[in-house]
Amino acid sequence: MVSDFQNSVYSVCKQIPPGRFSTYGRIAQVLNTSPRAVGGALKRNPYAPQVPCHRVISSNFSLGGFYGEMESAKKIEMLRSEGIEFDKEFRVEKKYRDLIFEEFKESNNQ
DNA sequence: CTTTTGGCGCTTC
DNA sequence: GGAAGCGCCAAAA
Repeated sequence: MVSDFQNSVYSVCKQIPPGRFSTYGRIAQVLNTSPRAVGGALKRNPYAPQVPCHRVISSNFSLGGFYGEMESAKKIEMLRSEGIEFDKEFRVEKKYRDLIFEEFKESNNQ
């Protein structure tokens, strides 16, 4: 079962192009909701490749709580193949932090 | 830099 | 209907 709320979250998430990333809080701001609700929706993401939930991280540039440590390494690998590199603290490297995607179109939703 | 605190929208029980 | 728990966050200490 996919709720309308989930679809709206996925709709925003799909706007993130390769090589860019965003945060739960920023998406929550776009949808006028809370970060936890966004995390909850992305966790149950049934459209794995289409909706790039791996490009959504936490606001402090770390990964968030999604999988185990082993699986989170896989996320880092994915994002690295798109051009974003992480450091040993599982955080986005400083020089890539400007690549955060902010240009969301709200006309898609609402 | 770290930890605590309070609040948030949504899903699940 | 109510209550508890999340892939969180910002501010304060």
